[in-house]
Amino acid sequence: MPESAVAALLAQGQPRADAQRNVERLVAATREALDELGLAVTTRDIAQRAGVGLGTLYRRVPSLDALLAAILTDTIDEMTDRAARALDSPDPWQGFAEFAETYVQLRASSCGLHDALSGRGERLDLEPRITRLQRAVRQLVRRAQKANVLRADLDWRDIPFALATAIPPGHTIGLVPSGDQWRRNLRIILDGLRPARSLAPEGPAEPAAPSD
Amino acid sequence: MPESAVAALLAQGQPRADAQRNVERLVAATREALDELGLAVTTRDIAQRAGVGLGTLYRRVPSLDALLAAILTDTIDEMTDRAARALDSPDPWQGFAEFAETYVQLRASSCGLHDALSGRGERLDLEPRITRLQRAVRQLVRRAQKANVLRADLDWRDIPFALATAIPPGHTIGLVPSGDQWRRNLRIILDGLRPARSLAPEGPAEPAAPSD
DNA sequence: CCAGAAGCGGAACAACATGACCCGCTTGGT
DNA sequence: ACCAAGCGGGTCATGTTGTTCCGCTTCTGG
Repeated sequence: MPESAVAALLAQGQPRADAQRNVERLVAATREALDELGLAVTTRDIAQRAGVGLGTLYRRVPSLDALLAAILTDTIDEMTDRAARALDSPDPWQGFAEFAETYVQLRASSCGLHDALSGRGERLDLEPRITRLQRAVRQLVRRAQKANVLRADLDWRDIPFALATAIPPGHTIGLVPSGDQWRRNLRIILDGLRPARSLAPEGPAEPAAPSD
Repeated sequence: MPESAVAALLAQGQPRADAQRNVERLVAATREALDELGLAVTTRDIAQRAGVGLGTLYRRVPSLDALLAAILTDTIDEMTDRAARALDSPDPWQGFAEFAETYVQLRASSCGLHDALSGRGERLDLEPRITRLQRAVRQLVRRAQKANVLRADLDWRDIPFALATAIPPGHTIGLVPSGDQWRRNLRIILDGLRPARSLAPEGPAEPAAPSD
């Protein structure tokens, strides 16, 4: 019973044992390559990592984009699940902070997911899945804001942006980010997101856009 | 007296008046294209924007990379000047915050600069200029930390990263950033960078790496 | 006003990248 | 041991991009 998009894509009768093994390798290799290279992966990257030829790749997969879309759909859906589960946490801040960390960690650890959520995967038609995620996050943010554990002087949409930016865009000023740079960025951002800030006297920025 | 890299690159005897006009258009077009398209600009982008042919471009410019490098060198140097000037501000926080805004604004308004500072411009050999900028920023950060107006529990290097991340990486979760999204992100980040935070009880992240 | 040097546009070239296909050989499973 | 299913990777078609070239046009000094 193909629950996942990947399983659905690769549904097949009774392939030979070696063929099955290759498909699994291929999927694993694609995930890896997607993590490292983002949406710029090529068929050759994948085939090489999987240790198979291009012919093998195209035997089971209709096209590169279909494969990428299937994998990313599953990844995004998993993140949506996490957001939904965070809503079960009784403490609104804890639920939010928990998800924030998951969200940033997942994005930071997969360039492919980062690209997709940054709107660079238009050709893959992921919008419906992204919209579901968006709704879940909005609920989480709104709940925390209503409980007054998250700044309410910002539009809810500013929060996903703030979180997303925890991922370093590459080097900076000649400095190379360490693998957990996102963690320290997130710490700063979460601190900045708590309400009742009385500091930052002459900072820039005015209140955000109208809500919803 | 060519003070700027661009002027040096384009130094020439006494070009015909129309040729001079074209060179100016070309430089302006390159700046524009670099802002919008980042380091992915092509010669055709530039020529088209300038309203000239490719031949005209190559008449005065040895190569695309040389042109990009010259323009970015000037831009980075200007930013270094701003950092140096911020050191003149008597108030350490004000100097820092002032520069932070300039820094983020410039980066947000030019994809080319953003790319270069994110380490994507290796082929252009900008490291020496970036190193100068890095030194100026370090001074600014250190001064603010010593004055206890900026969290001292972070390595100074974390601060440029935190600032750089104010620039949205594109869309997020299907949301499209407005042109001044960076301003709201920066606000959150600057708030998170003030010292004496007593909030964020159960947040993740441990203290940063050893300094220097 | 005119000759000729300076300049121009953009077609053409070479190098490369990339998605997709095909076909002769190999191999698993009965 | 047989043979269909499967495989590898050479090959093709296409698109992109930096750069050059050359026939025509436009300035400008006298």
